[in-house]
Amino acid sequence: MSLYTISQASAEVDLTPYTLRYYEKEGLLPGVKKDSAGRRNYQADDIQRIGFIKCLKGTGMSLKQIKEYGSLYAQGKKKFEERNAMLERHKAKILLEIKTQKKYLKMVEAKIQMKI
Amino acid sequence: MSLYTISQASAEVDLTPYTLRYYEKEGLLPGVKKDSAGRRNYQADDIQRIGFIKCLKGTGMSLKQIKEYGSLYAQGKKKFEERNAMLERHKAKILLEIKTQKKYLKMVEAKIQMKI
DNA sequence: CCTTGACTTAGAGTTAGCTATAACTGTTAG
DNA sequence: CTAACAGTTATAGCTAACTCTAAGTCAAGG
Repeated sequence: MSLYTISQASAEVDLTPYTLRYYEKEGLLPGVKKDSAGRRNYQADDIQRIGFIKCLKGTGMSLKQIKEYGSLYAQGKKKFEERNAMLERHKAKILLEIKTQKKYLKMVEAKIQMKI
Repeated sequence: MSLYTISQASAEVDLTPYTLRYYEKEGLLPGVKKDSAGRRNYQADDIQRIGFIKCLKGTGMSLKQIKEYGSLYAQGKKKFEERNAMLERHKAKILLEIKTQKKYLKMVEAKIQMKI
């Protein structure tokens, strides 16, 4: 399927229709097509974009920054460097976060081991 | 040093005095001693507890759940099973989170590799 | 034709977790 | 003695990210 209503897209990406409209209103997801009655028609490409938004958000990027990233993306290759630098910084942040999570995991395991 | 004023404790655990008072008010940190003038005197043990609160919070546990955990902890060994089960569930959650972060890391790396 | 149901919009309400303000009190340096 | 300072309380305000409501539109089935 290459066209999705909002409820189909919602099921596909596991976000509520409220959230999808909210993301669009906030400018995270520009250019979603609408049918003659004004209803959203999500395309495969939109589903991909939402997938990446979820990735960025799930790794702690704020909606504001995600919007900025999207804006750089929309400006094509003239903003390539800037956009990639942003992703590189974000990658470093994810690596640090994984490290922190591992440290915390050890702390929890130690607490479990205590048996007191 | 085994006694800390709120600002010293704040510096030690990297949380603002506002946050420390807030945690106490919310019942996450019961039993902090006060001097004759009513000022908080954090002890080494309190600093440890705050450290573990940060661990739980940093791995996505809500303040409400952290409070519950603390309450089980305060009830001693009669609640040991329940408390440990809670930590085991949380450990599973952290493991899953690390897995997810690694998946997202790969997605970001792939996007960087694209060079488009 | 009429109802049903999924959609639309604008805007209000909610929750978590702080963060700041106001008014006050006790300690300490000059 | 007093001014500055670090603390106190109660309560208000803030931000992010939704989440819901109200009022309305449109297409399809009976």
